[in-house]
Amino acid sequence: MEYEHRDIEQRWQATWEKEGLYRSKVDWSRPKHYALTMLPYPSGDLHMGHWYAMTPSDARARYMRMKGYNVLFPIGFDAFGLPAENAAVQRNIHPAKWTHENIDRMRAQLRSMGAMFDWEREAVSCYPNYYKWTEWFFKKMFEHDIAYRSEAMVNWSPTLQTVLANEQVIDGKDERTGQPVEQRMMEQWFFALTKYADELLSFEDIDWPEPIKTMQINWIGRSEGAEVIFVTEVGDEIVVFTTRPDTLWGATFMVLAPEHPLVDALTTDEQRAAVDEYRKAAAAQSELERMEESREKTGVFTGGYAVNPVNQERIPVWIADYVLLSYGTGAIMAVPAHDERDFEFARQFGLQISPVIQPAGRDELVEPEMTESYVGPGVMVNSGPINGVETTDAKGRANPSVAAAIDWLEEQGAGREAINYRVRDWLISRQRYWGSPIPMIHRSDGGIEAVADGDLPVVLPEDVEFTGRSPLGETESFLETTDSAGRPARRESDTMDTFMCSSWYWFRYLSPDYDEASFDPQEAAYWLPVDVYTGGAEHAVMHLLYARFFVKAMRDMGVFDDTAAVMEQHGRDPDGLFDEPFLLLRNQGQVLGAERIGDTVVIDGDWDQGRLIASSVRVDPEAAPDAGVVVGELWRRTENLLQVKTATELVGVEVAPDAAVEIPTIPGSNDVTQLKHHLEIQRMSKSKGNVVNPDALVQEFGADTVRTHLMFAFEWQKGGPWDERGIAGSRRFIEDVWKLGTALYSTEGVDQAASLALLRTVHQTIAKVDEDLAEFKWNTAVAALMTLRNTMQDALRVGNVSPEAWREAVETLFKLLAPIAPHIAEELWHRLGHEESVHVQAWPEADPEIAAEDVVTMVIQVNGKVRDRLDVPAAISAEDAEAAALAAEKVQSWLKQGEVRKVIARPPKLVNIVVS
RNA sequence: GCCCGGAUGGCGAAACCGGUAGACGCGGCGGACUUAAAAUCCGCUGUCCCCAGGGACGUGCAGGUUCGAGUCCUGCUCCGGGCACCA
Repeated sequence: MEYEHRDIEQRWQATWEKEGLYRSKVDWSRPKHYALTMLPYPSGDLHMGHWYAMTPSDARARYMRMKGYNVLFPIGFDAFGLPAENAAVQRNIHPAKWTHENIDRMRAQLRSMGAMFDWEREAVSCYPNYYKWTEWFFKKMFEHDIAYRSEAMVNWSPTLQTVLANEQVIDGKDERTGQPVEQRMMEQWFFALTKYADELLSFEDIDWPEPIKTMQINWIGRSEGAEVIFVTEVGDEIVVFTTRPDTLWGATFMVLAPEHPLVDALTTDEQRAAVDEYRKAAAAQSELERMEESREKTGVFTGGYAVNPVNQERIPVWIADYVLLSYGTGAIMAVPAHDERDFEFARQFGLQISPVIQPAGRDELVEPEMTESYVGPGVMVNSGPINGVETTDAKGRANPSVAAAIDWLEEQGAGREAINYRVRDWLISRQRYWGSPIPMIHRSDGGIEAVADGDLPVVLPEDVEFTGRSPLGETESFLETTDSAGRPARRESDTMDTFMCSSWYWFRYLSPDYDEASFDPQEAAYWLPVDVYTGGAEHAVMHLLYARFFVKAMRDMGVFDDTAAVMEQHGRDPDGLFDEPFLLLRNQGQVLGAERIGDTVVIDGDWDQGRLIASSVRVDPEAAPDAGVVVGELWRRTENLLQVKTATELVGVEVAPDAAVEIPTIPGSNDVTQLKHHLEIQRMSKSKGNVVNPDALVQEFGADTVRTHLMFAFEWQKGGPWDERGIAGSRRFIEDVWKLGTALYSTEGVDQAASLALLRTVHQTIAKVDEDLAEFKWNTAVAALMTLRNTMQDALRVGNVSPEAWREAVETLFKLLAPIAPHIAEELWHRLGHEESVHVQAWPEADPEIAAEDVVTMVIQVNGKVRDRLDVPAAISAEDAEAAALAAEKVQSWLKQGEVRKVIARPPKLVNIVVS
């Protein structure tokens, strides 16, 4: 009987749908499990990344279901965003139409996965019944002073014609298009994310990957120190944040950001021209240009002075672009003796350097001899009240000198302990069309008010023109409105960052049609919080940070109060359940395209029968075309064979054993194997156009095979380049399962031992697969199933196990395979005569007694080296093991080499005999 | 510069608490079947030495702890990622 994946998969998908197998309902009598996979953006087609992310999530959800949990595994679409608007501009398709068409196509593709999505809970963020609540959340935030409007320096993307959040700008470029952004002063809507900075730093009750936690911690960037007030000679106060208040006595000048508001007042007439010029130059530079510049310090003296509050010294105030307005207070006290940047600046402009730390175990610092700042530990000197206090490498109050300085400053009223964060409030306005409108009204008297609840949602007007700029600001019929008092007013024309929509979508899944609130407390009380969340790590400081912030804000705004009440009715303690959205997070890696171009290599050597025998291989990206016998791109390497693509042909090169290999980026002696790394580095670069289309693979091999292969071929958290040859092995496995499931099993003389041996493997496999699926180790789970396949094939060939044992093996195989390859498991399960779905069966339990080996291979080592192996009973005693080892034939000659000093017996696996 | 993660065959990868390194698969080689090829089946496949029995070496590098180290400790190298004139 042939395995026809197309027929089987389509048939079962239709049946499951018809029977509502994956509908999930609240059932307080059963334990719940909310499994969530990151919702896709409807970009047009499902790609390999979606499959790689979602099919293991689905397998995990199915596994949990078979383990007895009532599982919710929903899906939806993050449907607002720029690509839809770009399509409108480029191809004259309305964003709504483009989006809906893509969603339709992707729904079909998602169904082809055979995932247990509960489609009745689907939520789509661009539907009015969804974004009504996105707007409602904004309004709620506004009422609670979490949303506010403010003028600030923001990132403006000329390419996208909108502002962007800090999280969406990487190295001065927009993270999606890679185009540079500019800094502009603009009035925009913000969410007060920084209010939650400290709480966001704690990951105490959640199980998240270390790298994600670190990224969020880095991004939030908490620094402990003090705020110190300096007074200028014209009487203004300059507030400075410093992590080293202990070095205040060494502060010999101040530096303000060029844009700092006090610069004007400070600047003297003599310096005004120079200051204005510097400020103009700084303003003209983009963030990107500032970063690309060499780190040579530039700056201008304002002519003004301030007083150092600790010693009343008069110190000059400069401006320089190494001080950023966006960090801290935009002003610093400069301590050149103990800060690298300040030191450089002082040397550049001949400013005073006053050491205040006596380095531990070193000579006294003498200013003219210093060639660099001293940042190590020591003892405070020339520092008045804190003289003699020890200073260490510790941060904040943990450093005795810092603690002493803070105490003294607070006593004197010259400063106070302070904490500064790198993270900024979340800028959520976007000057774009295809997003959720901001439900605010600008009154004619200059005030701002929210749209009344009854008028939500503010619906996006459909009949607008797309030119590349947001049409909302030019659509009078949209803008014209009245305020709550009935006076003429204007609507806010900006829309919200689409990350806003995805910051609460898993709540909407609970009740996508619910009309009275953003979610139904009856559903939420049962399902919340999300137990397992899976998706890409690229969202570390965007979606995953925003989502945490959002839930904490929702909690504080009382959004969960009704839910908590329902929980209590059912005897569930709501305490702490609304602090974090996702209890456990796992990230998959990325599947990369296979094709890539390697670096240029220069090869010298001699030709031998059409092949070049290389005497030297050198990696040199800038080599001239005639630099060697062969010069070209490194294309492939297998052992010492290279393929090099020159301008005209693909040349085979054999690298001689004594050939010189030179790879500039890898110092020391190189060899051929290191060229491998070189190829991989190239491969990892984000090159376009190497997309593997999952639809074609599903057509050819079937969803079950694609699912299995994606789970088997990579370490899931790591990912890697796609190798199309490997999938054959997974297909073979699926076909072998088919053959095992459809084979006519006949016995020729049942062998009790063979039956027990088969069942032993079966139960070992249960234990292994169970453990691996629990821990997201798909590849070893599949490997264990393949091992079971091998054992069963042998048993089938010999035909000597009992029909009962065979039946148990086959049924167990199908159940264990069901989460991974749901269609074939279901088909074969039914062919065994079962009426009920395999997916509602109880997960098999491993019987440790059946799984236990009775005979074990015991390793016998002499001085730690394996010298013999013996088959021994698993229950062997230490004495017997030792005796057997000493008597083992192959160890005798080794024992003669000295006296037996010691025998370490670890029965039944190992005995080590120490001889000397 | 600071902070995370990593490095194991030709390739993707396994390895519980320190106890047989390389499970499982891909690829390769040899064989069977076939007119032939594909598919399928069987065997071999870390490197080196050896007629064989067997031996030596081997988890990025250098040390250390231990009867025993891929695993623990110290110091490095390289790769990937995050943050970065961050005060």
